Amino acid sequence: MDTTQHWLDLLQENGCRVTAPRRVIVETLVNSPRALDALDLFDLCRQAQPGIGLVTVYRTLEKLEELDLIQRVHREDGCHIVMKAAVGHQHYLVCTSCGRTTLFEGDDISPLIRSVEGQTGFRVDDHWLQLFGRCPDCCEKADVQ
Amino acid sequence: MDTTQHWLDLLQENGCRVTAPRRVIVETLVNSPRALDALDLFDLCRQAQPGIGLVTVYRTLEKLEELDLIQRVHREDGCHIVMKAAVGHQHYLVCTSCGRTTLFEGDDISPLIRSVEGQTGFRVDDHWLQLFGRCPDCCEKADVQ
DNA sequence: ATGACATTGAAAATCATTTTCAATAGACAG
DNA sequence: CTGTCTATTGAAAATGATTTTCAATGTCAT
Repeated sequence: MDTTQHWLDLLQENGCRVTAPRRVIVETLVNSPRALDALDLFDLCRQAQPGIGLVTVYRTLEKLEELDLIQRVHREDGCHIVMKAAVGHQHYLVCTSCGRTTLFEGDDISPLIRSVEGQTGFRVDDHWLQLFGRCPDCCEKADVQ
Repeated sequence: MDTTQHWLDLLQENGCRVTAPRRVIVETLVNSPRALDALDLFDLCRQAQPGIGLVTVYRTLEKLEELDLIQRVHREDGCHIVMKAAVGHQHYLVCTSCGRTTLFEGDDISPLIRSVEGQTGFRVDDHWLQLFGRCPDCCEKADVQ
């Protein structure tokens, strides 16, 4: 199935119009192997469609975040970058060297959650798990040097 | 042991001077039951020392973050709030209603990490885990209504 | 094709954070 | 305790990211 088209359909179902700039933005996000910030995305989109405005990028990101199609990714210096949203027990694994970001199928951490609920009296309803490291390519480069 | 004094000592050991504004900022952070952003912290500090400047708050936060005494906490809308740093296998548990933030002793997730390394070829060297929910007080309030 | 209205890009406005700067105050040597 | 060196201070200005405003344009249901 075509994820780009799926996202555009979802936008349309939620009262948005499908425009050329949005097509480019969605396609770029869907195909990116790493998390991007607004400016990264803007630069990439400009290659496909030079006239596009940074404002449109911000506005589209806002819509996609509302629909839970994209999600922020955390880094040491903040979390202004976004990526295709994780679903179910998926979580992000981020290469701290090149930024490549992949999703991995994580454990079910509900036993941990139940234990924390018991310890603290909190009622836990969401969690955030992310791993950082070096991707195979960056490991190799580091070993060669 | 007095955590505030410990933090001030660490600042001093790292070439910083211990000043009245810093004392107030450190004390406020150490004693806060919830994560704070720069402005929250500024407002709290002003109650103890009206003349304090927002710039000083930013500068002190920078130093404390360098020394790993404080750490950013993630929320849906970003991660501009900070809290006493987690150590070892500790992680944050954040009340989404009142903001109260506590540390819990988490599982050792190294089995998961090793499994992910096997699946992906990444070399994982850091992780980030956070739980969100409602603290006992906020659960109670919700139940009463 | 038409009309209603969401969307666009440019410019201006806003907001958080950082830099600049002259005055002040902490730490240390004597 | 005094003086010196230099880190730190708060105010103002500068920066950088994000949001708002606005008139023109493009999308889509009819």
